[in-house]
Amino acid sequence: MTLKPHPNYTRGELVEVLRNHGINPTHQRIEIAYVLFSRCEHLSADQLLALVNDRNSETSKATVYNTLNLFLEKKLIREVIVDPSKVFYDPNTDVHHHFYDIDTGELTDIDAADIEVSGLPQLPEGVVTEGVDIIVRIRSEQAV
Amino acid sequence: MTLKPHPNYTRGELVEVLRNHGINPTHQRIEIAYVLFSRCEHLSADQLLALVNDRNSETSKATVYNTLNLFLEKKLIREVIVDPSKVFYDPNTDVHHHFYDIDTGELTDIDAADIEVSGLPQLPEGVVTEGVDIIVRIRSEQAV
DNA sequence: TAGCCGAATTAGACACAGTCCAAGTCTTGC
DNA sequence: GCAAGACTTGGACTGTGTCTAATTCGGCTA
Repeated sequence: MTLKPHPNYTRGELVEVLRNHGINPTHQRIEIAYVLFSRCEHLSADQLLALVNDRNSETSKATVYNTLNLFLEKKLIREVIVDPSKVFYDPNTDVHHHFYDIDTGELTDIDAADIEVSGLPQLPEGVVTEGVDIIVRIRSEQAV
Repeated sequence: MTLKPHPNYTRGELVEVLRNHGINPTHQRIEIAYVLFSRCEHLSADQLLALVNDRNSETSKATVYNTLNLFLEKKLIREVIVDPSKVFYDPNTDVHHHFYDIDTGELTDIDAADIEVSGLPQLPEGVVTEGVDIIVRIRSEQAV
């Protein structure tokens, strides 16, 4: 079972998914998973921290970072590196790419289904691809 | 005239290129341009700071950051955002892409000449592309 | 050559994302 | 209930990058 972001996960569903990914489902981890998967957005660690504490119990900064890194390691989420000042976390782990609006900082998914990249050179010997990220940087026309 | 990284720029050549890009060629800016363009590498701000001060006069951190941002703005260099903790600066402003080795942090150019991306969705209304970055994340096979 | 003025540079304080650590608190198995 | 391990926590810490106020530089005029 793969987790897809959508508005209303039950606690039970989240617990099951965490378990399936080899993650011990603690209160804080469930809270964080809930916030991540209940909204179809790309969140930064500090946004997440604010949202989690807004909704419920006190969760510390350290735990948020620990948990995000655990989720990353277990491939429950992806990180998106487009902004030099902070990392965004993406609950959608399907292969896909991003529009990044330079002016607003907004990040939008691009479905990878129709995209084809041709002409990539061969990889060096003994090296393996971890992933291909395509970032289309955009800006509002008048804002030049 | 476009600047291409290669080992031995003369001071005069650098001064000319800075002027052509609307940049007042001061000592520090020439030093920084020299270090950037004399090596075919992607450098971070702190690496650059070390190299500049190694070679010659004292240049402050603030000046290095100011100058890099000025060079960026004047399109003399590009920034490459692949590592969450720091930005790399790329003296090659031709359209091209990157291999990023997750294990070593090494960044390698991919010539864009042969690459074609098809199937990108249409841009939203009133929005304009600033650039398309493709990052192929790689790692050494045994290191998994 | 002296003197002026705007531009560039500087040191150091600061902001902020993210990590580390040692102490405390839950869980779980027995 | 208890012990052991796993998880969480606050707060100190690190490193990148920015800001600011003061100084210095460089080019211009006379």
